[in-house]
Amino acid sequence: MPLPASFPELASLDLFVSVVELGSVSQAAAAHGVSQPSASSRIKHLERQLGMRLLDRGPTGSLPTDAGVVVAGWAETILRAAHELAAGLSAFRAAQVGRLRIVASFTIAEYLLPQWLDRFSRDHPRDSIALEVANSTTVIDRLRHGAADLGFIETPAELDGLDEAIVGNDELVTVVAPSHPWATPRTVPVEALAATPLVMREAGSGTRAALAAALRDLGLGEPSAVLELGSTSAVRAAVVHGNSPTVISRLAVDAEVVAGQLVEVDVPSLSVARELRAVWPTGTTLPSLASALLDDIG
Amino acid sequence: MPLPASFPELASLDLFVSVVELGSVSQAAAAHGVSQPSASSRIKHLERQLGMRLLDRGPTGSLPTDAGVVVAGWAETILRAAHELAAGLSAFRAAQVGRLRIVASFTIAEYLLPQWLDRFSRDHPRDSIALEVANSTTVIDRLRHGAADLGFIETPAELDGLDEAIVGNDELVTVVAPSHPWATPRTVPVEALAATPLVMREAGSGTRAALAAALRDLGLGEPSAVLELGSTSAVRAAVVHGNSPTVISRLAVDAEVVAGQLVEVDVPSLSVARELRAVWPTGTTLPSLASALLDDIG
DNA sequence: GCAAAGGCATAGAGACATTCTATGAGGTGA
DNA sequence: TCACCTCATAGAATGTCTCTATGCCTTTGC
Repeated sequence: MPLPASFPELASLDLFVSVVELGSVSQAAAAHGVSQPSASSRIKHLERQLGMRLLDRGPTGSLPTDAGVVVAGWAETILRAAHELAAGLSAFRAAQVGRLRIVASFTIAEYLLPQWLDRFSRDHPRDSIALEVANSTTVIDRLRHGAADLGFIETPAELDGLDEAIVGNDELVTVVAPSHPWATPRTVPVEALAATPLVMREAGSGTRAALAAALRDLGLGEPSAVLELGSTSAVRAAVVHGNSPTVISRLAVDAEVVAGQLVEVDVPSLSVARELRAVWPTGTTLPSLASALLDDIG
Repeated sequence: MPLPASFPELASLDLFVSVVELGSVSQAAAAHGVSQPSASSRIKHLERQLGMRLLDRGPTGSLPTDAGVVVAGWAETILRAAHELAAGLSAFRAAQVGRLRIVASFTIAEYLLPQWLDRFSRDHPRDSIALEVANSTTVIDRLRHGAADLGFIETPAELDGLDEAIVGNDELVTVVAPSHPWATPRTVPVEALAATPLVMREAGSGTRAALAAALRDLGLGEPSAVLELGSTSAVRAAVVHGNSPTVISRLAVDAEVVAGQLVEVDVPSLSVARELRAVWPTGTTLPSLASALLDDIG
């Protein structure tokens, strides 16, 4: 579902929030490196777009109206997410010059690293981080070959020659759309789950392998797929708008569950928990930046 | 802290996410109502801005690269927040034609209503909602005079003639910047808190009144202000970048605390909890849309 | 009182970006 | 092999956004 065509630009919201924080259009303009008239006109444009006055302008500065305060609050949520993307990107881009080379699995890179890096980059503004995203096998491979300093994985694997530290937890949960029959009892026997075709990632994904292993341990067969999709987003969207369950990382659907777009279904006796761990080569002293990052996370 | 100057536009991220979801640039272009070359050029521009290839283009469509999958995940977080703003705005704007008139206090309108409304508008796409933001007294006043159908407040008040339902909880918490002396023990006696000048909202705000009442109950004096600011955002920013504590709604600082920008400090024997409640006029049947919204929330 | 300083709005010109239509090239499937 | 779908390119027109220069207003300090 695309955003409305007249949705305000990120830059305008950013500018407006700065006006609210700094108390004047001029100062906000300076903070953003644009001229005062330009800022003034952009704020006016924003007010026209939203159809409401956001600022009370006076000779001593500008204060937000009631509506302005509320809109600024909403805008800050967007900007917070934007800063996380920027933090992740700068790590991505620093691939060549990074002083701390991180390699992380998809789930961690998508849902946890941006927050960690955003925070870390505030504490260490001069240090660049390089980020590579890969599957667990590749993560371990990179560390063993000295191509990365610090790795993050979510699967327990053979870790010869690597030290590790647990930095969080994740588990697979079963979710359905609110209209799905399972949504009302909010519980379903594992046999029924195993017998129901699911929306899934393609074969080979870690999530799918973990589910298959758990079902096998219970003496049940392979899960079958009603739909195989190549990205977590796609799976999520298919479950929200469709009529099939999926089994997916809790991290990936937390926001949707809180917002009520998805319902988590309890499946007694099916438990697929994974510890999220940082790993690094044994023997080498962990670079000081890496220690600092781990301290930050913990 | 403004966003980097070259940060991608919201519209481009939106378009890119659509490409990932729909599997082709052409289809995404159609979904956004622009021509295919325009979409193609915007995606290319996005790739140049980010300095990485996001899509593998082929004659059968386009699939995201590894980097593309990760960036799409980050972008979705931003877009989710943007949709919430859009939902709040459309309620704001519908002031004249709304079929369900809501009046809510600041905190609830800022931090909870957008999620509720975003979800509600998906379930009831044809129904418009009007939203007014006001303090608790005004909320009650509007309901008594029939100027609104449903209200949300966070203070227990005299509610003669109004029915109510509890829809959530909030409490005041004490927070400081990570560099503040209180951040390390993470606890401070209430006497020390009462004796320390705080960053505060202006006199008259509900938060400030609740804190003053709690301290009075403990036989302590009025809290003093090192800085008085007119919006929650401003208070938050002052605490993050300054050296003074504040006592503030947990809802308002949850994201900062999780991200490590702020540290929550335990203050034994100081507890200021508030129930968030929906209120509506007694006797009148609650409009069906209002019931539906309350069901959604619960 | 009066000047100085800071704040915001307006006007006009110029640079820049973005859009569209039309077209071409490449691969897939019937 | 033909029809269809994919995406990329070219060129022109449109529009938007920026900047500098200026004016008016209020508050502050002498």
